[in-house]
Amino acid sequence: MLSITEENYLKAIFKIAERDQSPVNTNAVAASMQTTAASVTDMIKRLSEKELLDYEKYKGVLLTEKGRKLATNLIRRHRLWEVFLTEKLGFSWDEVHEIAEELEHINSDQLIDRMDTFLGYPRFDPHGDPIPDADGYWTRRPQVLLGTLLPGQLGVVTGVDDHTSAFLQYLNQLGLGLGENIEVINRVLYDNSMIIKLKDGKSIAVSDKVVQHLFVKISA
Amino acid sequence: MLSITEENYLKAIFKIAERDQSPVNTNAVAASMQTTAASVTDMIKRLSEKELLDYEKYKGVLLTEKGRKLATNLIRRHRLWEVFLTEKLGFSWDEVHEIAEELEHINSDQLIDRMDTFLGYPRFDPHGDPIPDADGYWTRRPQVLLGTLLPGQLGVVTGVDDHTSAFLQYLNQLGLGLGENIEVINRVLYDNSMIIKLKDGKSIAVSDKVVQHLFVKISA
DNA sequence: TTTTATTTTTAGATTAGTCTAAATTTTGTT
DNA sequence: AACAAAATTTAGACTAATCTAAAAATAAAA
Ligand SMILES: [Mn+2]
Ligand SMILES: [Mn+2]
Ligand SMILES: [Mn+2]
Ligand SMILES: [Mn+2]
Repeated sequence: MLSITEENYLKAIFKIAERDQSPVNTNAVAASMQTTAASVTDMIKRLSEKELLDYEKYKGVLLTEKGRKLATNLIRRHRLWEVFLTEKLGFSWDEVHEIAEELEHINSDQLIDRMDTFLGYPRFDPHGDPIPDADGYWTRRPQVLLGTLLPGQLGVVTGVDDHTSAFLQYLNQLGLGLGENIEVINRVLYDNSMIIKLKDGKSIAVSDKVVQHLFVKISA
Repeated sequence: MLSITEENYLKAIFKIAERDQSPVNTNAVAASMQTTAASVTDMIKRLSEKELLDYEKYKGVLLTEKGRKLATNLIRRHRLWEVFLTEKLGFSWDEVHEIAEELEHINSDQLIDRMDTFLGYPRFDPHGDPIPDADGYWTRRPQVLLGTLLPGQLGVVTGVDDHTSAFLQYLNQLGLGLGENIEVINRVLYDNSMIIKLKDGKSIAVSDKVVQHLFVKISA
C-alpha cells in the first residue's frame, strides 16, 4: 500500500522519464513536485526500498516494472475520472484536472473497472491524452503540432501540449475544442502566428503560443 | 483545510453524539476510531483549536456549528457516493461503504452539487440512511424495527441498523432488500424469531438478530 | 588538469499523527 | 468521607514527510 505522496512521486517520475530521458535526475523531480532536492532523495530511497525504483546514488532513478505499472495505473485512473467528470457531470475540460488529481488516489480496481465500463471504454481523456489499458499500455495517435502544418492543409484538433486552465479556456473562447476541423489559411512569418479557418467558415488568427501547444491530426 | 484524519474524527464524534448523548467522551471516540485515548485527546485539542469542537478538560466534547456543518457534509458526500456506486456503477449495497469511505474526502463542493443533480437529488442512500441537504439537515422517516410489528401487520423494508457486509449479504440471500413488502405471520416467543411473508408469497423465518436490525415502515 | 559551478546527498530540525506508560482527575463503592 | 476503579490527560518516543544548511560528488570551464 502506497501513500498518496508516494503515488504522486511515482507518477511525476514516470512523466519525466517519458518527457526527458531516463534515468530521471533528482532536481527534475524536485521541480515537478515543487519540493526540495533533499526531500526527493529521501523519497527516492523509500520507493527504492519498495522496489518501485532502481536507484544508484548520484546516478538518478529508473522505474522498475512494478513502479511502471503503478504509475500508469494512476494515469489511467486520472484520465478515466476526467472523462467521467466531463461526460457525465458536465464539467468543462478546464475544470477537471484538480479534482481528478484527488480522485486518482481512490484505491479500488473494481471501481476503475466498473467506471471504465460505465464510460464505454474511452480511449482518450477530455484533453486528447490516451487512457492506458489495465496493463499500462496505449498506442500513440498520429498527431502533430499545429505549427507544422502548411497553408492549405486540413486537420482535426486532437490534443493539447499545455494543460493549464488558462490555455484551455482560451481555446474555448477561440472555438478550438477537441474534434474541431480546421484549415490552415496562412502563416504569418513576422510573429509565427497563423490564420486558420474553422468549420463555421470563420477565419481566426492564432498566436505562436497556440500554434506550439495544439495537436492536430492532418486530414488532408 | 482539514486533513483526512481530522475529517474522520469529526465524523466519528458527530455519529457518537447522535447515537449516545452529548458531550462525547474520549473513550467512545477511541473505540470508534480504533485508536488510543491518548491520541484522541491530542486530536481533540487540535480540533478545538480550529473551533470545530467545544472542549473542556475531562468533560468531553461538543461539536460547534462549524464542526456540525463539516461533519454532516462528510456524511452527505459519503451517502451520495454510495448512491452513485449502486445506481450507476452497479455495485451491491454490501460493497459500497469502504469505497465511499475514501471518496467522501474528495474536496469539491462543485463535484458534490453536480453529483447530486446527476443522481436526481436522492433523499436516501442504498442502506436507507437519509442524505443531508447542503446545510446538513434531513427529516427523519417514520420507521420502526421489524421486531415491533405484530402478527398481521404489513410493512416495507426501509433501512438497516447494522451496516456490516455480513448482515447485508445475509439480507440479499433472504430476499430482504430495501423497498421489499412484508407481512408478519407470527412471532416465535421461544427465540424471538419471526415468520414473515414476502411479496412473492413465500414465508421465511428471520432470526432475532434480523428482527432487531431491520427497519420497516408500517403500511397497514 | 586544476578550478569552479552544479547536482546530489547527509545532518539535523519540525510537524502531524500515532503509541505506551505514568500521572491526574472524576466517578463509584464501601 | 475514604478508597478503589475508571476515564482522561500528560510525558516521552516513534515514523512519514518535509525543510534549511552544510558536505560530498559530479560535471563544466578555464
Ligand atoms: Mn489532468
Ligand atoms: Mn487530462
Ligand atoms: Mn457507508
Ligand atoms: Mn450508507
